[in-house]
Amino acid sequence: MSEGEEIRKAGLKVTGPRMKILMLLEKNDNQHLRAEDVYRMLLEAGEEIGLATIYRVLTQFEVAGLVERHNFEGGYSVFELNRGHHHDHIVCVSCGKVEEFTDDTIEERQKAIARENGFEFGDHSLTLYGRCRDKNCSGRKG
Amino acid sequence: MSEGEEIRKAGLKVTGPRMKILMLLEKNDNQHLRAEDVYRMLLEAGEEIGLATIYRVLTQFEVAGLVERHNFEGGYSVFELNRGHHHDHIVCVSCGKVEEFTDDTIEERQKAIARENGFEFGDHSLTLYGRCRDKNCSGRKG
DNA sequence: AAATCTGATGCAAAAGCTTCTCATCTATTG
DNA sequence: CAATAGATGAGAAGCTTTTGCATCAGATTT
Repeated sequence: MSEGEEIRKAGLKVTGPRMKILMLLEKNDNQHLRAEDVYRMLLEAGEEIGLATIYRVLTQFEVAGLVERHNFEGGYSVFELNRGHHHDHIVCVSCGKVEEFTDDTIEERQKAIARENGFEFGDHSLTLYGRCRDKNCSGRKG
Repeated sequence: MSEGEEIRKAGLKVTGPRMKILMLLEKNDNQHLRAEDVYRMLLEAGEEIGLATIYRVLTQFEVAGLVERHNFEGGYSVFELNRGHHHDHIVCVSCGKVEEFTDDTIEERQKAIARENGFEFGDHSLTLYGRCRDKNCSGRKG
């Protein structure tokens, strides 16, 4: 399927910048990229694009459900393609490494806790912070 | 017990600004305050203090284990006094309301998940994002 | 296929949060 | 009470993200 359809379905015009961003995210669907990363990677690939456009498009894609935004520690957002299957994250507070996981027991408890606290279960996400044991821990990126 | 001791134990000089900040946090230990909130509240109380000092001191208190910093959605940090008892948070993505909870089942699963992913359990925290049903939801603050 | 219209882009400026610089000041120690 | 090591405040600067605006490009109609 051509990516343009997903963009069109979101009520957005199928433009060059949007296609480039979506394709880049598809090529890196195992990573969590910052707007700045997307910008740099596209520039390095020889594409011409403005950083403001990246921010605008990523937000539009988020609203459209095409991508997910996460605000881990660090004061910036990271984005990943919405691959349909729900998952949570465990983030290393030292080096920023991100691992994904799902846990049925926790999913159940989440529903109960949300209900008990008067929260609507649906648009939810869970992030666990810890410290990884990687020998090269202390850098950054995920 | 005088609060000064806690500050001294942390290897910091017991100064006016530090006392003021710590006492303010103690008076508002049911809230999650931003640096800006602490600043405004102290100014309104007639105290003279600089915003840079608030940021510095809060970070020092965090390192010393006196306060906890949380990076919920929104792109800024909130702080609360470390009251000793561990708890997690559920945050409304619409209005920013924050509720605290603890769940033994989830605590157990956290340990297992951290272990399975090669993360050290210890310095950890868990944040659940949802949407609350408050009738006056859509404002901000927590 | 040209004209038209609506929306998208890029740049630069600006906003919001946080950190840094540095001169001055103050808590602690001898 | 002098000396010293550390703390403070004000403003500048840094970093991420948003916004204003003139230009440009899809989409639609003729």
